[in-house]
Amino acid sequence: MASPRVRDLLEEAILEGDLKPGERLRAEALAQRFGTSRTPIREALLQLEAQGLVDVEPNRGAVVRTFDRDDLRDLYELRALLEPHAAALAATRISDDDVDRLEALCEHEDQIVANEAFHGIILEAAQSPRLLVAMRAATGIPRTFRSVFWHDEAQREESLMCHRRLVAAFRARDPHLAEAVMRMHILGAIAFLEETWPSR
Amino acid sequence: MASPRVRDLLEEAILEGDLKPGERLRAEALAQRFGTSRTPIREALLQLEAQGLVDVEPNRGAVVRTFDRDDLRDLYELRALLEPHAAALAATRISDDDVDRLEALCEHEDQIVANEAFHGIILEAAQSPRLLVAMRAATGIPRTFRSVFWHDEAQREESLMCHRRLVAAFRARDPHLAEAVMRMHILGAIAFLEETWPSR
DNA sequence: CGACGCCATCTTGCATACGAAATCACGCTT
DNA sequence: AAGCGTGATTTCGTATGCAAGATGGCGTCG
Repeated sequence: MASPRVRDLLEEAILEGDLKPGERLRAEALAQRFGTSRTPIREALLQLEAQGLVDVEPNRGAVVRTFDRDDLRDLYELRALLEPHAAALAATRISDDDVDRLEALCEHEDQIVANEAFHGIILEAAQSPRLLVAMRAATGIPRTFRSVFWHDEAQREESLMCHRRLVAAFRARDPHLAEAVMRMHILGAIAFLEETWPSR
Repeated sequence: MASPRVRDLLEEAILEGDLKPGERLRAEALAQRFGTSRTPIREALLQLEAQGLVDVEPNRGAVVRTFDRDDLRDLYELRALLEPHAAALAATRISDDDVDRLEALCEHEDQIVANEAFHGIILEAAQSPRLLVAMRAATGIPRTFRSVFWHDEAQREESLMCHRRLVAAFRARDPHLAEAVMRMHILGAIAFLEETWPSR
């Protein structure tokens, strides 16, 4: 049911910042934009609502979710809870091929893309369908907000270091190490967030 | 958008076991059953998919999710991760009124309803929108599966004890205690699950 | 006897139409 | 001039039609 086409297009448009936070999403306009009718748009919006990317109110329409500092904190705290667990599960279940893939991603030039893929592989490797669904609530965030991290050299280095350490932990099939590294990785991001964006 | 009416009806039908796991959900049939058309049904199904209650495959329709032992374990492990965190957050944010409400629920006669309400209040009190969404991935489960717990006297007592202890922790505004009690509460449920349903 | 392929049927996915609710603008009242 | 009420317009929610894809049964072939 519901071919994922429109959903993915809409998601990309929001993540890419093409549709900005706070912007009202009129079904008719989106339908024209994507060359379809309102029906698939409505279905996509409902799915994205479950993902936390849009707010939808009955009889009033959809709006791109706005992100203030508290929202981001909330979101990253959830990640700090879920992803270390995912890493621990993945450590005992990940395939050698996937570890190779993770290692390769450490050398990838586009760090934003590499980072998304990196965390995605780990999540898949955890083989917990419920965890996968739950994490969707913590991944929906326009790239503009994430790109902050990649402008800071020290942050990039720390991130890369964590990723390499994670690869090592996976090779050693060490769930505790993987969990600890991932926790540091996410909590580090929160700390950086608090520093760069103190309390606006 | 999307009046919640049909969605809630459908959810209830699944939770109540009226629509059984594995059962195919044909849009037309459901539309007749609820006295509406296929459109709201489709939208409800997509929302319930995000909640993990139904499986939906493009062009092939929806099916009530089946739950085997591994699924339940996966689901409860996720709860064991999320709910203690929710309890810790709630401890510092919950209102006195809500604590009173929790205490009253401990005396409620219908323990299944009381239990759902109890955990719901705590989740709300945590005031973390993302956590709320994530938890939806861990609550979708027909009541038949839960009712197992309420047939065991010892389990009922332990559960009630945990709930009372949680109330005390909230009164004392003690996040660590609340978190620990909640963790025990959920992990206890997992252990009970493993005992009663060893490895079928 | 079993497997493959073809055709009839069913079900879904999308487009479109129509009634209902909300929004907006304008003029009126105070 | 500010606030309120009313009508026009916009936007949503639901129903329904139609085409594409999936399902299932039957006959044929190996």
